[in-house]
Amino acid sequence: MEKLKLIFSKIIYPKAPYNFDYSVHNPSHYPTPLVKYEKGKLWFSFRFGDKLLGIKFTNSGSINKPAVKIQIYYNDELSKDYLKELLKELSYRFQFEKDYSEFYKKFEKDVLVGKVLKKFKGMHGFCIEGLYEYLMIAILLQNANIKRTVQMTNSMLGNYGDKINFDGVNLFAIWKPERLINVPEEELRKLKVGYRAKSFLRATKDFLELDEFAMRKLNDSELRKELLKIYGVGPASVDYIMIGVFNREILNTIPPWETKIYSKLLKLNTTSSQRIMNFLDKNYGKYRFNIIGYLFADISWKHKLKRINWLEKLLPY
DNA sequence: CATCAGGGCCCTG
DNA sequence: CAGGGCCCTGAT
Repeated sequence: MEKLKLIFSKIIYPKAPYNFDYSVHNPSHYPTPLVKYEKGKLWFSFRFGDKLLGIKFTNSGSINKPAVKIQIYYNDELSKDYLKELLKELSYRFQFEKDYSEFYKKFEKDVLVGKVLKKFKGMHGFCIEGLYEYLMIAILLQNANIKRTVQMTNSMLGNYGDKINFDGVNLFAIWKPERLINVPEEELRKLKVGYRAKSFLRATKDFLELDEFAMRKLNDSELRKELLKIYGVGPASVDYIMIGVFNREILNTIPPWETKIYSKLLKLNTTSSQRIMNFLDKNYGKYRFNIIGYLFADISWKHKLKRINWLEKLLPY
């Protein structure tokens, strides 16, 4: 295990309103040892430009006067240029600069969602993972329930992940693609990941041919096309990757189990994906993606703090 | 105890 | 485009 020391510290000021906790933690994500969250604090492993860092965020402001202390841990010095690029990348992944004011102004008084928007005002989208990490996670999620996903994740990390220690916390990082590419498929299969063994290897191989940063410049349909070329990425994963890794605000279909949630929250008496979509389109237009995001955040946080009975059957943990 | 649906993707027909 | 196969969990 690598013990990292504090190398750099800086306070940054996200675009207000910014709610720290809602913008760095999503209770609907399955638990992994890649990240640790406590109210007002976030620790995570971060591979950037071939260096594996430990990063800690501390909330140092308020929703209307936001400030985040960023501390970087590493085992060596970091150049000015590297740190500059790193901060830029963190700003991208955590949407520090994103302005949601128009959205709030428009729907704050909405009968159905106004209350939720007020409660979650200042929630920015975020995705800690880069394309490679997210690809691996997408494969871990496919055809599996949470329990199985967690078990597969831990055995993969235990065997190929990198362990770091900083600020008193132990975390893993997803293995480097170059590390996994040479592992025989049979060895992976012993970890009870099933046919995913092949997907990990082929997706890794495909990834090594890609330029994630160039892909950010593609439009939605070009990007989708490129992502679908990656072995193991299909219509379900591609949406999550586009939303997470590439910050695209898309909402094409609603998975069957989620339709049950939204029909309830939006007081609709239908669970038809198409009808819910039409309703969202008509009432919220281009903001329908954000509306769903806020509604989903609301029930996820409620569920985290106090189990919701009717949700228990839908959310597996 | 044994079946078998379900979940997301690839591949074949 | 439809449908079988992959792999395991959990419901029947």
